[in-house]
Amino acid sequence: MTPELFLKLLSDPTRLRSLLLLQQEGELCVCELTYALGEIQPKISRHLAALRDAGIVVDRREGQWIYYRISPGLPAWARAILQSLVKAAHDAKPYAADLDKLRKMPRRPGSRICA
Amino acid sequence: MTPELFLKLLSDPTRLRSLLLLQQEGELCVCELTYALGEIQPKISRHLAALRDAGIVVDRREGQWIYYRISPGLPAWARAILQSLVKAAHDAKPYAADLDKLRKMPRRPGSRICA
DNA sequence: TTAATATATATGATTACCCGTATATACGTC
DNA sequence: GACGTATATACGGGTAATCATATATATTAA
Repeated sequence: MTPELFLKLLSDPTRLRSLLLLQQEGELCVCELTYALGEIQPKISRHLAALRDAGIVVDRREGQWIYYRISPGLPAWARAILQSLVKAAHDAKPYAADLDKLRKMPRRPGSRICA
Repeated sequence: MTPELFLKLLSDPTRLRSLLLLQQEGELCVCELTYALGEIQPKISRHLAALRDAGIVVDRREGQWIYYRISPGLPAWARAILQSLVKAAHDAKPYAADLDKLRKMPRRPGSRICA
């Protein structure tokens, strides 16, 4: 994981918003991210695939759902950057609203593992 | 300064390398960055202008040289990210080599203000 | 004022990125 | 097997970012 690749991937709003939710919620499936961000499913899947290919997130299948989480192998400097971004996002749109919307999602799939 | 804009600007290698040098050296003129990165001058100027327009760096004229430094008004979370990146860059190419090359630059213009 | 150096910007071309739609795959249920 | 849900990928098309070259501006020195 190079700084260049990491920042390139963080520079897209959809990927950034997704990562910030994952950083705060631990593990989320595609449909949760789709709902929280208000984007169409192929768009979310495409961006998650890019993050997975780069090793920033890992995925796990559970039944028909696929759960994503921040990769446990992510370097310390990258984790630190995500933490800084969580702070920056705490009272900024659209990040705060994303978290709100996620937590109010009806019929959320069950499993929850918080890092 | 939004996280989105900040990351977008950091996502270009030339801007990232420039910012990491500025973060470590305090203040540099265009010709120093041009030399250290081994890039042509218009390319460096163009990217510095983008960083200045976004408020990430500020510039100052001294004679025929224009010195750039990280903006003193940069939010804490953004400064923290730059610090994390300095750590990541310490033993990674091309960042370590950039710093080396800068410090070995002959006939470097005089003024030095370290933050 | 002419020349030299340092920096900035304009221009056109190329490339890279992101998008929505359509479709494919995988799982669960009947 | 057929159907519904969840997710992934393929395909063009449109937009935005980056580039190198050429040129403009500003400063200093002669």
